[in-house]
Amino acid sequence: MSTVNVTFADGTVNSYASGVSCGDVIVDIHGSKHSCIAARLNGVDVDLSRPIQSDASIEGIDVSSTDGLHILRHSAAHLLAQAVMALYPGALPTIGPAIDRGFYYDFAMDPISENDLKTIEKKMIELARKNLAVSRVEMSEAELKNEFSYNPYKIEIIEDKLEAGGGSTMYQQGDWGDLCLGPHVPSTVKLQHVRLTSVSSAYWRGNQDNEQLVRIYGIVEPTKEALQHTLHQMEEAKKRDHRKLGKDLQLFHIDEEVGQGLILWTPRGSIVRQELQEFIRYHLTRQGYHQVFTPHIGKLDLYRTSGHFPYYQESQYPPLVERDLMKKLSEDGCTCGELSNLMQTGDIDGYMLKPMNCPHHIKIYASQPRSYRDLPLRLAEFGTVYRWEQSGEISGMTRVRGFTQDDAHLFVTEDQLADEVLGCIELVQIIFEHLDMKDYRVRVGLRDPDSNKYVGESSKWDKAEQACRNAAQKLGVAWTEEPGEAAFYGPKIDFVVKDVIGREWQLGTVQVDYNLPERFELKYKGSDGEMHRPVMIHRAPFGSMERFCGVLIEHFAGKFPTWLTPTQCHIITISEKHKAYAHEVAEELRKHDVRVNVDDGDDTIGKKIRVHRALQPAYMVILGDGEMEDRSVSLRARNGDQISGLPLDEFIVSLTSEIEQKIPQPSLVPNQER
RNA sequence: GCCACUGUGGCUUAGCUGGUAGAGCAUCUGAUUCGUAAUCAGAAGGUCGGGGGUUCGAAUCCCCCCAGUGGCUCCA
Repeated sequence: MSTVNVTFADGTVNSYASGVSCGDVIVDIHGSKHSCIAARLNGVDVDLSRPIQSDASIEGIDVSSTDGLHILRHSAAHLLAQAVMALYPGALPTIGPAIDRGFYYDFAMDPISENDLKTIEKKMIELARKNLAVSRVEMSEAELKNEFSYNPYKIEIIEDKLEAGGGSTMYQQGDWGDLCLGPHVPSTVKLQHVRLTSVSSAYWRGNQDNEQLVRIYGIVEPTKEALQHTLHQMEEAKKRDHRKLGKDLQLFHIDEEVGQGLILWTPRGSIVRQELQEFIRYHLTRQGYHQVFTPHIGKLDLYRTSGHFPYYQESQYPPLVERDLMKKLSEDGCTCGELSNLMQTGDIDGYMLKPMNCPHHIKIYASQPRSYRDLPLRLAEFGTVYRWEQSGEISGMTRVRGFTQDDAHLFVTEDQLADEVLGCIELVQIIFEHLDMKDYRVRVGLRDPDSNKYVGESSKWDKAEQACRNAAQKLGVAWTEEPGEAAFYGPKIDFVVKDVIGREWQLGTVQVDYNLPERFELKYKGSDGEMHRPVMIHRAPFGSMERFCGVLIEHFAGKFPTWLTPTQCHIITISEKHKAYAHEVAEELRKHDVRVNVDDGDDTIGKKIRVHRALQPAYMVILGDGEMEDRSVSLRARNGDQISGLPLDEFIVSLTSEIEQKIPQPSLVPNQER
């Protein structure tokens, strides 16, 4: 009998009979109670049942490792398909991958509702408990086609993915087999801790023109405890949702009658926004930006020149047409379609809500002759723009139809480009640091080498792309190059922040643009006496105030740092006797620009604390006999910790300094945790 | 825009298979003046998202709109 030498991760080499399974070898390494669900054989992930025929290296893939969870989730998707097939005989499974938080599977079937998930989940658990072995079957293309002849989707995948003549594998568990490369768990029993979370729809192969499929989402964990933990985390995440907190903390309101995706900033929310704007304005001034203001609308011709109209027509609010023209058109019986045609051809004019600020800023640049001595010219504005997002896409503050960008446009020479890009990036970093935002990544969007949709000379692109890379490099955080992610007019750097639910939001962006200077024929006189074309940089470190505040609410779970807290101190009296002192303290704090709320009502102290806690002030200031006597205050922090007898003067000094320095969380009461 | 689900006073919510709305918190009015997560009593507040239909009768059934949620598609 021949033998094989197997090398373990720690370098040990052991001999086994040829054909020994990976699973047996892993039992040898880790003992029979190991928690591996697959193996890595010569660097390739395989099933535990895979036999070893020649010398190899091996390591176990633990179920709770990233790769292990991925396999577990993928296997759970198969189990889901098996359950659905058992319950809905007419259903056709299509694809079912593992995703970040779980798995899904798409089926061509009649729509089902969330109520049906319980039934399917029960079936899954029932099948899991049957301890069905999951086996890998190698098949030729002809065999696969025969096996899946009932399912045109699988046939399409076979024809698409398989090399002509090459076979693939099927994974069989009980009476259900699925086209798949694997690897998978050895038995369905590993998949008992599963929960189906939602049902929705998706298009076949992600294409809107294709038929809609029923997509079922689920999560799976190796143990009951892990599943409970994950479910608990999902609950916690929901509590942080900015849409819920926005209501609880009275930060913003969206009104049906005002319109979808249009944010009404309430007084408390406006404070957060205002503070952020002041903060950024301060840094902009220091970096040599000029503040400008521009109107919310502009003529259609402006956007014809910029290229935003009619190219982006679907994602804009319809144009505003002058009254007389509107009347005439309606009298002539002009249809909407005809109207739209007339606008496109430029036969009639009107105004548009601005979808972006650049054309307006460009016109400020072009309003006077520029020389190289004027550059870089940096124009900044908190500019409100309007975009017609699809109704199904609108959500809270993070996806809206009207929003204010912390926008700026830099007009620079080729030579200044690299430095200016870097300057923009540094600003973003200052902001993120002050807000204690660490969970973000940087994406450098480059040209797709195979596409010719880009404008501008390739030598300039090379230079600009290099400038973006260099800038990202200097940041010292994780960054990736993403070919094909560039705008058609230039490369860009995006800041992508992760929210508590794990969704990623693009916030800040820095984009290099060769296109608009060309379209608007911008010029400056160089030191050589010749006219040159400037390069533009678009940048918005927060992205939009709406989205940024939305993400920020979740980031802080509504517990803002003191400088951003809408009402920083809530003063609470113990009884009527302390009313006068309470107002005196409030006055004193207001003199130092502290935002104060006084509750001198006749509720009990316990009740008041309960009520005020909901609004998450940085501090509750409790005032009673003791405090009144020695002109002190007692503080209660958000977590319930408290200190008493702090002299009023001392309190004011510490508090104002905490605000001034923008300390990322309240710090006046010891041992606080956020 | 597409699919599924949801929509009851400011907020949270009860209301089974149709008989014409109940509660808690908040609000207001009294009483209470109280040391760190709900003091007591009373009052006011809803044409049940909007419109149409079926029915003797609709918050409950049907249709159309509007809005929200989860996804898909999209995101200059």
